[in-house]
Amino acid sequence: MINKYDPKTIESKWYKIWESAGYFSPKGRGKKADETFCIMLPPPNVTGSLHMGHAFQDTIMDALIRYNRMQGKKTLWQCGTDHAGIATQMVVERQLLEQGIKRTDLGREKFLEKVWEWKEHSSGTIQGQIRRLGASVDWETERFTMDDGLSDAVQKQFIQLYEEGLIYRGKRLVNWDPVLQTALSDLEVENKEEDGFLWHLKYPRTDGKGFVIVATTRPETMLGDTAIAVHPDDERYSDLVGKTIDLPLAGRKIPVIADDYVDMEFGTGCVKITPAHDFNDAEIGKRHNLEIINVLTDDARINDEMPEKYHGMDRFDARKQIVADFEELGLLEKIEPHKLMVPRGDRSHSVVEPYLTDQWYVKVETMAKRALDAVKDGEIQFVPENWDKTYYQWMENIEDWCISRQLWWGHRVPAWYDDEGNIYVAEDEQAVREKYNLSDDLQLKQDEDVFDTWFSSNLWPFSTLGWPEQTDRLKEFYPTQVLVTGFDIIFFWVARMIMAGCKFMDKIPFETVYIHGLINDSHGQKMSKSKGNVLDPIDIIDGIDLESLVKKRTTGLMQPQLAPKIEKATRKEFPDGIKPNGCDALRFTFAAIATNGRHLRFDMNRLESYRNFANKIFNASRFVFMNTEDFELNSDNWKPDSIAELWILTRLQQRTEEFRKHLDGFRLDLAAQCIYDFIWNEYCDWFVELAKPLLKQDEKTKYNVQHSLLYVLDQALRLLHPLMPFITEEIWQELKTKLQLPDESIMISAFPEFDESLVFEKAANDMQWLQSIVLGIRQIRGEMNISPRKPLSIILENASPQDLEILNSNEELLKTMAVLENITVLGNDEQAPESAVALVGEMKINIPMAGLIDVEAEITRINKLIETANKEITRANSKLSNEKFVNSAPHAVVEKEKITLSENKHMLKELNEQLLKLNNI
RNA sequence: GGGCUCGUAGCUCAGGGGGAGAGCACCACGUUGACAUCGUGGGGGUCGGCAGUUCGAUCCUGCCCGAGCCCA
Repeated sequence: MINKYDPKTIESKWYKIWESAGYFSPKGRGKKADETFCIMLPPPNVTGSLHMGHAFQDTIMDALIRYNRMQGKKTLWQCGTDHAGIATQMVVERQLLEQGIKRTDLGREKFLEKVWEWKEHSSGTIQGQIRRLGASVDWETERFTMDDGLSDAVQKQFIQLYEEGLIYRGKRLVNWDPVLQTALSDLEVENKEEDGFLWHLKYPRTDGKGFVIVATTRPETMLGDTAIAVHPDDERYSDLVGKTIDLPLAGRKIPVIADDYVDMEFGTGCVKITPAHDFNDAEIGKRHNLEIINVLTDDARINDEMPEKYHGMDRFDARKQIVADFEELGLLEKIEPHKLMVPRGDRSHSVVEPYLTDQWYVKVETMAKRALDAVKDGEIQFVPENWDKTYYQWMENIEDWCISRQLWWGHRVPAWYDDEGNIYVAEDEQAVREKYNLSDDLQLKQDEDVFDTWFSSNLWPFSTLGWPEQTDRLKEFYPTQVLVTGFDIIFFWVARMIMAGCKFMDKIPFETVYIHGLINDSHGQKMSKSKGNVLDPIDIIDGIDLESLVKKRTTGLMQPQLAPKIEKATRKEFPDGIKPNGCDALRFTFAAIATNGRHLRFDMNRLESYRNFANKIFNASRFVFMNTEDFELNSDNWKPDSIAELWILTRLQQRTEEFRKHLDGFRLDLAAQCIYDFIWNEYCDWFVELAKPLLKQDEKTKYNVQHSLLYVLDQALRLLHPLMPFITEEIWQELKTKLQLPDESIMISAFPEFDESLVFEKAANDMQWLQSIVLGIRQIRGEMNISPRKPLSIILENASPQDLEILNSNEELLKTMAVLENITVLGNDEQAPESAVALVGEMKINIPMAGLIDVEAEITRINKLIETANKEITRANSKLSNEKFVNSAPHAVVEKEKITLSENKHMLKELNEQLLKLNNI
């Protein structure tokens, strides 16, 4: 073992060893060999590299996977990547644009070649990162959503749903992204409140009796108005319904209709209806059989059907022009500032237009019902469970899903059209001709569009296992056990996987959905390139100098003007860059911050404390190995009997039980805290310290303690392994030799189980007593500024026979822990000299003051203790004097109060006596 | 408008009907000894506010204030 903790040295070698030994592929061992455990990695997008959120999520999954694998279950972590249609196409288009090349210059085929090249590059980066994170995924079965098999699955899904009448093609309003020029599903549109205006426009009545005034946030759409609507109960306009209006600029007459959708209170109570450009208006249009007039082109310019003046004008220019024209005609009533909800595409951030196009839709109602029941009936459980309400709310109001996208990168819609527009659906053109009995000379053209990415990733839990083939893997691992994901994709992905699983597999895809929070920076800000606060998990592992970090954060910005601000903030937050922390520290930090909260802050201070933890483990292990060089295993000789050993073994059992409970409940934060406390505050602070004197005792004790040191370390490392795989393996390999352990690697060793036979209640209690004495003495040292190294003499007063018994068998331990040179017991008639005093139960520990202790300081200290005791007495007294409390509180609680009271009374008495003595000096 | 989450020490967060916790930060003392990436001790909180339920509320319920998210 190297003699200084260096994560780089440790972490560089183990992953390769594990991988080549085949530990990542599913193999059961022992009594749980027939049980399977499977997690599907949410496939990262091939848009670049993994960010902190991925690293966090991978840590959680790897912890669960390693924990279950160590239990002997046949464990599969299925990995792979997602083609991420729009996102990836955008990345590649942007790169080409930097060379001055447009997608359309290349043509579909050439462009797709470029995207495939990029895909190879990106998935290579991602694979490297996953390895660096120590994630034990099964590489042998890695998949990509556009692999042949997975593409077959998508086709199968489409064809089956089409044949069952659950997919239809329809001309409907969709969310149209005019920059990307594709349809988007509802989920890909973000509605945000923005500042805008409300334009009040005057439309002349055809009968010449004045005007009606309509208020609109999008004046340019007036060219497509096909009605004016008022509320049927609105008396102001009752004479108008059924008459017509002269629509300005367009030169058309449009009817006035009555519809109770109209809000009488809003604006003038008159609403312009534009069925081609507003979802609500489209509904009204349907009800009243209104004409639908589209005013826009695919790129959101005014189309050629409109008055010539506006042809080709961008929608926002047209808005200005139309307002100006109204003003010129004297038809502009007023303009008011107005806050409105603006829909923007989640990728391009351009304003989305409701736009009339032909698209493919999935009728989701029946599938949604089934998926809803799966959660309501408890077949699938959300953790934390509150998330089921979010799921219900969306599922109960679900709308049909628009699955076609006007992109090139993705699964092409397997539909063909003839010249008359008939639709044929099958795997390929040949299959179409056979299936529909078409003659070879009939011209067929395949649909140009591709599917929404989620229309393939919804199949991920079974397509990766071989579906539509009925493979053994599918039978073995479906349904999977846990899905680990963020709350931001419950609708996009989780809900759709449940629908698809129930539909195509007739079984739920996973039993538990563990929803974790999202990783923010230390100020609680979302990490994003444009904010310049992103951290690369690999930089945290390897470290990065300040200049490189600044460069990384400020290059390739969408808004280069932000660079100076980002640079300044980065230099302030990381004046020395980031030092190498290692993967183990990063993973442990992720585990420790994985609380039930929604927003998790990644804090470098926290990281540092866990790197120190790794260092602590390393050094404690060094101590163990340095002191077990002469150790030769003979299990028959191991009969631990010191209270130190019996205590640590007992604590180990309790911690094991606790740790497992936390992991079983997906509380990685509590699990991390639990093992941290055990290793640092119990094993290192107490057991290793107690072992020091014991190792100097007789050979038998020495052997026992050596064995106990090794055994408890072995068990602790196994507990910790799912969170810190590298350092635990490194140290464990040495333990393996010492303890002659049969397993080749800690990652396939048995996970610790609670063992009743290693629980020693009495020793644990005795140990507590010993600890109280040590702490009492340390307290006096600390407050009296007596050096921790200075050996003290103590005199025990009022010691009971039991006290003396424990004392006799542990005198050396006590002397070492409290740094004592002498322990004497006060006889019955003797008087203790002037002393500082600590109380442990009935027993009084006197530290003679001669030359050591400042009387004034001791008086202050005693007074403080008296104050505390008094407070406790008052509190306990008031409770116990309350009859209702004594009668209705549980017996144990009342007893506890009584004990508290008598203990504190005793303490108070002793302290007062002590105070008296001190005052008399 | 509907749904959800949060408010606990200077900071970040656990906890949970009966003694207020951790890490970091802070103060004091300490370095031949596994570890100064450390050890020992200490200070610090009317658990957002008000009311209710209860023998007892930081915890349960209601209302209010403040922060945030999702849906319409």
